[in-house]
Amino acid sequence: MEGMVEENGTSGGAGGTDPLTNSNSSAPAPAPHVVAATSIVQLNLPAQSPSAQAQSVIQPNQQSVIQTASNIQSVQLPKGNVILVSKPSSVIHTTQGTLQTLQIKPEPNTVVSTQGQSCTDDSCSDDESPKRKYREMLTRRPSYRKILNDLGGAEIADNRMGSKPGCENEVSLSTPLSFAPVIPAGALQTESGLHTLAVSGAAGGGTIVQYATNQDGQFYVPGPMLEDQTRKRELRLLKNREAARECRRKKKEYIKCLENRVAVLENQNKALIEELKSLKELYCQQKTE
DNA sequence: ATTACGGCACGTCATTCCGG
DNA sequence: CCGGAATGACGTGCCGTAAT
Repeated sequence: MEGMVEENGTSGGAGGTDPLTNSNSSAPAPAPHVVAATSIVQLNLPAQSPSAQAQSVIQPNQQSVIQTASNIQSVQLPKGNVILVSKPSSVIHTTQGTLQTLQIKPEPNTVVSTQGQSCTDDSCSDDESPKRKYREMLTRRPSYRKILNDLGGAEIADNRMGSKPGCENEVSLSTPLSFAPVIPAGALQTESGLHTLAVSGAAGGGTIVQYATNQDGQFYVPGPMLEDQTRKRELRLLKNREAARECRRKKKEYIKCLENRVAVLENQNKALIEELKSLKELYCQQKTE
């Protein structure tokens, strides 16, 4: 088990203003007062726990996930610790005890604040990257689905870009009808004189494109095939377009939930601090008596 | 009025995930 | 293993706002 997570349903009234809107003037700032099911994410950390890397996502209606990097041991926090994560400038802090070194990556502007320790993305991630490396890092942030389904999180640190087997013969075409002036390496010639070319990518896996060459060696696509391929491509694009829309909608919803939860937890934190203060005062009073 | 800038939504591509 | 769905990244256009 890597990164055990426990959720407490502790909604308790909520209310207050969305703290995120303070730092981001363009935030929509919807009334954040209704937060149906809020939770505190608790990590249970063994006393001798070493430093830990964690990716944390708080799911609105589902079990929240803290994912650890593959080569890092699972972490558990003492009961009572609260993990808060907000979107634009994520925060992790504890209400008691000391949260040991915790790294959040690769989200920008992430801050980890424990009592007495803090760490920004500058200090926590080694950004020695040209653009390419940066992109590779960003590219494989775990998807929402992955976050939900994969509590292990072992692949997070994997660098899988460019290691896909069998890519050498694949040719990317911006449209199925534009061909390279030479027969690509992956093209096979069939008995009928048609070349079959596996085209990678294009929103949803490979496509088989068939074409022929005339006596001059020029490429052409036989009429019915061309229509069929065009139709298939258009259908694929249409579906992907709709999928992208839906995906963005889900993402926005998800982010809103995170923001709401942050607001609630910050209020809760404030209340706890107040409570602590008054208890201290009470203690001091009794001590002087 | 014009320009610069930031935010947002969109379409597309590349890649990964997942069910059959 | 394969095909389709999901999603991250990128480029683009539009719109509102502030500065000139």
